[in-house]
Amino acid sequence: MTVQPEQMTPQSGPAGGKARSVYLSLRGEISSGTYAPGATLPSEAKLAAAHDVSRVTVRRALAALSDEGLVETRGGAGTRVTGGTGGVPLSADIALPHLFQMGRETTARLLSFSYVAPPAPVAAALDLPAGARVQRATRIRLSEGRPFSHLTTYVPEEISSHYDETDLAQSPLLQLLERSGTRIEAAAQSVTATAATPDVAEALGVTLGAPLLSLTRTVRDAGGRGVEYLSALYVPELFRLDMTLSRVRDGGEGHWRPVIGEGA
Amino acid sequence: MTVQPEQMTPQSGPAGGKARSVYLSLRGEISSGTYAPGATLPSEAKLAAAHDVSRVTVRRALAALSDEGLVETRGGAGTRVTGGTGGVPLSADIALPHLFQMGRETTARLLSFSYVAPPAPVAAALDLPAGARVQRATRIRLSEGRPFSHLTTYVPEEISSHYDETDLAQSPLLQLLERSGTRIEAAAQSVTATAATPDVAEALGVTLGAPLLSLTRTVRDAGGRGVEYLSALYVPELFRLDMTLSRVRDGGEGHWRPVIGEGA
DNA sequence: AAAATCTGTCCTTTCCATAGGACAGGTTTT
DNA sequence: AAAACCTGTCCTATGGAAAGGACAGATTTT
Repeated sequence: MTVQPEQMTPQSGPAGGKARSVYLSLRGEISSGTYAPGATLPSEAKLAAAHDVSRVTVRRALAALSDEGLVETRGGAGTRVTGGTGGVPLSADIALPHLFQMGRETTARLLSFSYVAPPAPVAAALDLPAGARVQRATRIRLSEGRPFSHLTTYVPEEISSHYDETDLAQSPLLQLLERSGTRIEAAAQSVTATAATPDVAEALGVTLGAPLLSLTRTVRDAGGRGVEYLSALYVPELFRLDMTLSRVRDGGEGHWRPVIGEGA
Repeated sequence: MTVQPEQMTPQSGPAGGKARSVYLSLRGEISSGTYAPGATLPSEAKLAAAHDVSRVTVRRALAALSDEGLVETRGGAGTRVTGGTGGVPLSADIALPHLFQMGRETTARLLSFSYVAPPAPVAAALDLPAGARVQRATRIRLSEGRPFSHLTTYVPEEISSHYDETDLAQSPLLQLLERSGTRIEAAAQSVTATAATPDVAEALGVTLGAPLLSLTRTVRDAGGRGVEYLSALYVPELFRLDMTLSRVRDGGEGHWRPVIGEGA
């Protein structure tokens, strides 16, 4: 018999209601270090009293945590926090957002590929005239077999004609664009968080409404024309965006300057 | 009678179950531009059929969207997407993450202030010896009266002795540290997403489990010693992290270089 | 004016989350 | 060995979420 590495489901948890409340509360206290690895949680009865819920509800929350491997509960004795928080997430430096050659394998899978009328935000970001069409491709990136990122790219039709579906499944989009003569110059990124919609949740293997790191990027060429609009969603348990800053003293409040080299 | 600006509750929505599914699905299609502002949504019957739920459930989802001001439903006619998505979020450039002088007022409120034993992650990040104590302060930042950020800072006890509780309520922490002689040099940031725990959800006026942008920063002085550990949570509807990048061609895959000046 | 379509409302029924309690059996402490 | 404590399991009862259907009234289209 072969021992399989535990396939952990990130961000499962109860759907809603009090069980979710207790679950989130405990998960927060574990990851913030209030309950250190190895420590024993309060008994189910005490947790029930503390959160003002029934023991059934506490057990649901604990079961969810146990499923994710965050805690280990031994019958008779208490419930203990396991050591590993579940593997170190991929960490992308801000300067190299799409190179993951940190010893870890990432593969891509093309989910959909079509030419459509651009949604309003995309048309606005790329300065597209009314009636223009774009190529839309949705891809999933996997690390160690687990999907950690959901990418949707929009490229104006004229530019996208230099490559096809099979190219896209293999090479990064920017590489394809540069190979076909587009001189990529600048990009504007915006980072936020969003809740997983049903389609994304299914594709990423995540609970409905689970928090995701959201990154939208508009890429422009030397002429200032928009060549790519990217909407990326990352599973936070598996992906971080890192950056190193150095302080600039300028008399007043001071500000930060990003450091270019390797992040960590 | 005075017209009040609509105070919008971000990320309310049904707690769990199918109503939440429909709610998230529609909200995604609205913000992604599939349903443009002014357009009429499919009828409740059609939405029920499309999502394979009952009309009651669809109505729950629509009611939530209507509460947030995303849609407007006129009896007899359909439900239309309203124009304003609800105000432009604060946008912080990565180089100036804590200056929000973009014409908008932000105020702070001190929630808690105490000296505690550092949680394991904090002790590790700041290289604290066992038994060391830190000052922990939790603050809320508000923009236009709405809380948009939840900050918890940890500062080693020796360093924190140069200022007190009232200083903290007024000035940014880094300024206080610099004023007292600490030479701040570098910082490492990590950005992800998290779900709102009960305490944070209440402080920010957000639903339990709502997605939040999470930023953790470790600040070091010239000697490489950790002087501050910051854990910041932002409401995504009210806050974005922006950055401008310029492309560097280096023969191979190419990478990005952050631009220092103003972001947008 | 008539027909089609849509929202607003009310109804009953089913299913699941939760509360609250009881008891067996394992584990730790005394 | 005994006592205290804990988890595992089973029970009943209740409330809310959801399904599914029906009808009134408003709006739009024909």
